[in-house]
Amino acid sequence: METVIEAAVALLDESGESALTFRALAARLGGGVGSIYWYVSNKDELLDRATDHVVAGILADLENMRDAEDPIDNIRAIAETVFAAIVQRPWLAAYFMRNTTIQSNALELYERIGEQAMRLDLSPRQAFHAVSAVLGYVIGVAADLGQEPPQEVIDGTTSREAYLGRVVDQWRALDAAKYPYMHYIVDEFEGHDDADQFRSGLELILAGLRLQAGRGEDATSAESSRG
Amino acid sequence: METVIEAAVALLDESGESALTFRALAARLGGGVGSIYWYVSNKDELLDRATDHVVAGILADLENMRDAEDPIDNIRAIAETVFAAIVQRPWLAAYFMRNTTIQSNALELYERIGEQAMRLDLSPRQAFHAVSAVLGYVIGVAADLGQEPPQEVIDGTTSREAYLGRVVDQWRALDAAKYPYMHYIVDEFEGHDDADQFRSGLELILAGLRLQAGRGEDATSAESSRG
DNA sequence: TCGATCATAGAACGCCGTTCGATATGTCGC
DNA sequence: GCGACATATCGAACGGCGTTCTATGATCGA
Repeated sequence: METVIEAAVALLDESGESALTFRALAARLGGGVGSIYWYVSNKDELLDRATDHVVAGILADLENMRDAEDPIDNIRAIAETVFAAIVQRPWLAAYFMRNTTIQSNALELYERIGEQAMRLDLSPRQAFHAVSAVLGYVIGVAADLGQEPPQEVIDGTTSREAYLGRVVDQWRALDAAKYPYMHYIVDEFEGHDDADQFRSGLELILAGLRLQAGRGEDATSAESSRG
Repeated sequence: METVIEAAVALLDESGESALTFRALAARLGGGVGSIYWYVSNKDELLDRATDHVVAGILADLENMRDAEDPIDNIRAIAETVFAAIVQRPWLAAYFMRNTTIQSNALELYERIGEQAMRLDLSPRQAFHAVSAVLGYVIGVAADLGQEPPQEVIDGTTSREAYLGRVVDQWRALDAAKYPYMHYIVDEFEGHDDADQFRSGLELILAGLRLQAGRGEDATSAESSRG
């Protein structure tokens, strides 16, 4: 059983999502396709279990992280750990938190972040929303950044740099009057680092969270901070 | 051509992602599978074009929205419009912004948000990161919330409420000492509204953004707001 | 009327997830 | 030692998928 999902994870890591087929997995295990169905009733379940397996690893990493005094520092550290894990295994994002019944470790992760949120004296609703926001952001951005590059990059026809260069050229060719923003940021995009991009957005959320901390429920709705 | 992608969108809207097959699409159009390949070289391209088609509709909606004085109010309004569109069509999230070459309207959407970000006197880097964060969050959360419910809910064996009820029961059964956060928020989860959840997280980002507005580049790194 | 181009159609291919019945491999009560 | 029964393995077969290919209609300027 453990063997099966470890082989599945290995396949996903080595050759991506499309490489995980029952036939390929059976071949790797030196057995028949039918055998896999003894341990797993479904491909969905296989993926859920594979995901939960690596989330367990993430949790173990978090275990070795010692608590900072500031809860927000802790949330930041957890978020960055999760993000790094997804970047390393882009297939994770799509299955993360899809099924908390099977993925018990996902629930554990919620708890870890939530406990830090509670230390900020947030109301239940605020805490719930805060954790959802952080994890939603982490997974969303990671999924976006970790998506499979276009075919031409995969097969080596074009380097990643050349591909990004083409996109940049396309943007620079846009009408500057119609697309002031695109021209404003194109240089930034050209030399951008995915991890920086992620961290900056995370800081926005954390800054918002700090404003909310310990202000009590009714000061919470950001409506009150408008205008 | 237009007919083809409109039929594809209709299929996706009516019966979800798995219902869009070349055979089903051909049947709906009253033709053969081969014909579709005349207009589209690929299923990926079909999905990209379908996505771009509905993003065009979103942009049209934004067109009818009149500008507020506060750029952040505008960003909020755009984000909520996009979110609502994805909730209505869960399949959108997965393909959004996958290919800006074909999806020229996605680029347009970037521009719309970016122009508001520029009005906040952000540096190019800040503006770039802000737009990425907002869209990453919107798509990430929408994808999460919009994911296909489990099979039992789809086929009507279990109602959505009963399913959520079971999850809630599972959470309540957790050891309160080990899972203080889960118990803290379970009531909130039970009666939660997806749109509220989304909005709350968005406000965190917007609050962070407002702090950044007009403070110049070096005040930007949230490092400086730590501790 | 005749090529050339545009457009359609569906059989065929290879791969996929999944099902199923046949078949070993232990592990008991007796 | 032996039948009985759960545990585990296997690969052929099924239906559905994306995609390719070849054959066939339409349309129309020359």
